[in-house]
Amino acid sequence: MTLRLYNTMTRQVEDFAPLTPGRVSLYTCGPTIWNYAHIGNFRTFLFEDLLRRWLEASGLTVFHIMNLTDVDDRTIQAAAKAGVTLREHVEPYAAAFFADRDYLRILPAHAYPRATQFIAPMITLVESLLAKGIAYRGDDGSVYFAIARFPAYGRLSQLDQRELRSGASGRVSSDEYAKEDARDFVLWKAAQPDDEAVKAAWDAPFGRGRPGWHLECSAMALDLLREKWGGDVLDIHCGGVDLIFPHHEDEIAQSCAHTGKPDFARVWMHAEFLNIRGAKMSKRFGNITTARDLKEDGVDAAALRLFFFQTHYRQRLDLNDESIAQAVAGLRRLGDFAARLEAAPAASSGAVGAAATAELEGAATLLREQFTAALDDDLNAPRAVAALFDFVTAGNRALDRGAGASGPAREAFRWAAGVLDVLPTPKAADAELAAWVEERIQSRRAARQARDFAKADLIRDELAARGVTLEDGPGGTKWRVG
RNA sequence: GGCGCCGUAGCCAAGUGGUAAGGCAGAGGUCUGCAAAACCUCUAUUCGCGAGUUCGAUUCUCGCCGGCGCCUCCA
Repeated sequence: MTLRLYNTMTRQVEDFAPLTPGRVSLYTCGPTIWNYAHIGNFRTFLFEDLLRRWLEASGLTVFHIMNLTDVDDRTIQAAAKAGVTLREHVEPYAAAFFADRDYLRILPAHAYPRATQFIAPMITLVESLLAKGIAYRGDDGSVYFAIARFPAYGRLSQLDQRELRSGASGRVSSDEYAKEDARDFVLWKAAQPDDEAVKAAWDAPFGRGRPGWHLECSAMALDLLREKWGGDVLDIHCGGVDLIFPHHEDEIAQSCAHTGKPDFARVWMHAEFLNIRGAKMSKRFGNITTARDLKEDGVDAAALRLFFFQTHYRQRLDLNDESIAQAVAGLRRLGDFAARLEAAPAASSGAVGAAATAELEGAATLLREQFTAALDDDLNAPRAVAALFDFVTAGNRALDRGAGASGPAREAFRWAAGVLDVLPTPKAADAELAAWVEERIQSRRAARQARDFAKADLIRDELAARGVTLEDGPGGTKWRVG
């Protein structure tokens, strides 16, 4: 079985083979740091995190780039409104993004290029397109990409099969007189007073201005890829489904017109949207939930990862209190088992124990097979999670029968749980609480030994009132919060 | 108007032309002083509705009903 991925370009699941055997260039469109990224943004980033991890788990060397858009209409407007420079406005949100990323256990990309740090390559790209006659300067001083001069335009979003209704989304209101064709998109925007005010304007041979949104991804991806591996075609390019058109379509147009290659990326992957309480999450609707909101609510990031991975990335899903609660409950089962497996003796005793150990190792083999098959199949994380839970059930059964938690069993579970990274976050120790609980447990043990169960139960109720649950086992009494 | 997606048990959610994974919740049982956790058993003769293709459809086709996405700077 080899890795197969759904390619938006062909609308099919295809065998994945990197351009150069053994290594993969992965470009993922990152956040616009004009504000806090919301949990919907992070659904996409989490999908990309899993993709990255699975490529690496498959033995590939991944070069992962994620851009930060630090100059666009929104960042400029927000900075102007606040009366600060673009840089000043954006910096805290960049830091917040990295903090949220770490909370969600998303592996850091190898490069986080920012648009404003790649002005020179962007200017070079625009000049190249002007020289080829594919871009032109409009009456307003901006530079536009002439779609009519790039026949392949629309391949990704299958524009040839669509009848575009300009402005149908209700999000466009600008007059288009400066363009030759209403569908042309801007490469370089002539500087406006607000741009100057927030220091978001740069000199260029074709006029002072600032980059259009799509330009940065082409310039940064091509620049970094050339520097790193001398290439100009990405293996995989990802983003949210909303980026298919126009963002990725325009990236392809710019990049391919410039490089002359038929592809900008060989595989295009897009994550579906996350709804929040039944509605699309958007700052326009004021129903934003950020990662930090969930963190403040005490939601374990592992529960969120589990929640997202229990639905396929190309499937829409809804985040609400119920869905989080279900994920939290599932996470507890995984966490309990993980602790049990780690604590169990490595060796078993007797014939029954040996049989149980063999059973556990058989389950471990099955876990590896099913987990691999699931993720190889277009990153079918729900099936991978199911394989993990199947192992939990089989593992608990085997341990009940005295199995030894042998190396292969532990390693298989650590490996699978590690790829998804869905084991509970260790809770920060509350020494004061722990001391009190331990004292109560000692009192209860004394009461139980005296067979004074009324008193023992009273103590348990007392602990329960503070959220502490007890578990009496052969090795003594264990406790947990929640 | 154009392009496209979805509708599977109380909830979430995989899936396949051959008779329904997994999670949460629930019921009974084992274990336990009682619990908790764990384990066992049970919980959709059925996959929005209707018709068609087929030996056979949840899975393919058509229609309908119901939700929804995109259509120029939203992940």
